[in-house]
Amino acid sequence: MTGIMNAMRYPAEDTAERHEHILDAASHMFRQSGFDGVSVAAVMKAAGLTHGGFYAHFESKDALVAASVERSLSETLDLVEQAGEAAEPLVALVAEYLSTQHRDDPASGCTMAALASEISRASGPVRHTFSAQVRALVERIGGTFFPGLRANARAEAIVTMSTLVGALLIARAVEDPALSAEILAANRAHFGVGPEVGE
Amino acid sequence: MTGIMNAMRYPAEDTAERHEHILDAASHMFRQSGFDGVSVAAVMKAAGLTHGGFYAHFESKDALVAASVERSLSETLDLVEQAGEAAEPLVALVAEYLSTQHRDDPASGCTMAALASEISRASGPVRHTFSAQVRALVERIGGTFFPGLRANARAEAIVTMSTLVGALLIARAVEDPALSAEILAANRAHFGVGPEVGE
DNA sequence: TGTACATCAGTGAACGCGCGTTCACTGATGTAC
DNA sequence: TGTACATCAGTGAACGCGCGTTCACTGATGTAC
Repeated sequence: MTGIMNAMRYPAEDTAERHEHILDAASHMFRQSGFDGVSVAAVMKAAGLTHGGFYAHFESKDALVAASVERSLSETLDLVEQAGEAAEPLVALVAEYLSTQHRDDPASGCTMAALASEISRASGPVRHTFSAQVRALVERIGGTFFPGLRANARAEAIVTMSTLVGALLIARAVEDPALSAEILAANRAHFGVGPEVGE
Repeated sequence: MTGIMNAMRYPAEDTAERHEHILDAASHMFRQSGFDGVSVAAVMKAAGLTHGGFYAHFESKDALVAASVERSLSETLDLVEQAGEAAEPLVALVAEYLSTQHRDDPASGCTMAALASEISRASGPVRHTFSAQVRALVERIGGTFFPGLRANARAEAIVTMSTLVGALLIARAVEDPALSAEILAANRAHFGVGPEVGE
């Protein structure tokens, strides 16, 4: 806490910027390759630094994981809010979430789909951060996409979220391109979203 | 192929049994802790052997992973067929799949929920095995649970599978017990399944 | 039936490797006077 | 304004550790005669 404040007091303020670069690189790399698949050295190299300096920015790799999860989930929250401004919010969300682009680019995609199973085995702080963000997401989806049915808005939001995450996850894990496309298409259709344009 | 046959020709036939023990231990341990979270030595120890002997049974750790995925997914297929014999097949499946017991015991549960994100980063053989089993699962769910609507049976099966997997995955990753229970309950209700007995 | 030999699953020490983390250092930044 | 000093992010070698895999061996099992 104060450690970070002190660390930033004397040198130029682009220390904070470098901190952001590390976090940004980590949040993308973790989604791409998993927490175990990315070393501290690899993150630092991607941020243009050497690995030894890492501990001036984060207490441990686990602290970086927790911070990354928080950051990438708040990106997902932004994405949801953005879709909420469309004419048909749910259609906009599903069309974007269950797109080939999202499937093929986990690094800048949804954290739940990319890392949920690893998060369930992660440390307390990581799971705590995840929980808080999921709660925020449920409230946001409920309020934005199902404002009509007050009582069931939360439940609908949870089911929708579950379906989207499961669909993307299985579509990614499957090797056969036809089967993967079928999984995306079936789930899109379930929400009344047609096939992708240009396919 | 013939390597295994030769390996079994001379010594007692409980070599095959030990092979099964290794595979069985691995399939449970991988679901519990992930592929990276379980060492070859740990699997062999659980099977009552020392780690050096591993390579008399499998070509590599990756080969063990592929064999484990195949085995644990065919267990899931069995579970689906079992639910298919109930009076209300879909209700039976959902009640069992989205139970606290299944959530709290990934080691003997569904492979998709436990390992899908790791499988999407795994080797060709592992993903190939996974694809084949998912295809079988879709056909089985479609035929067993949605026999009425011929045309949409596959699509319904895929959406149902996606929802179940996503729900279990998020319920496991979340730290807050109340939120986790809410996720299970909302998804159960979506399929017309009431709260668990004894809760 | 009995003895000499071949097979090979299982043992446990050893290998090279990449990991998270530590540490003595350097050098640019900011402070004191 | 100029000089001496303190701070601390960043460097890169080094640490201990666990991993997947290899290998010389052992000893029980089955074969040959």
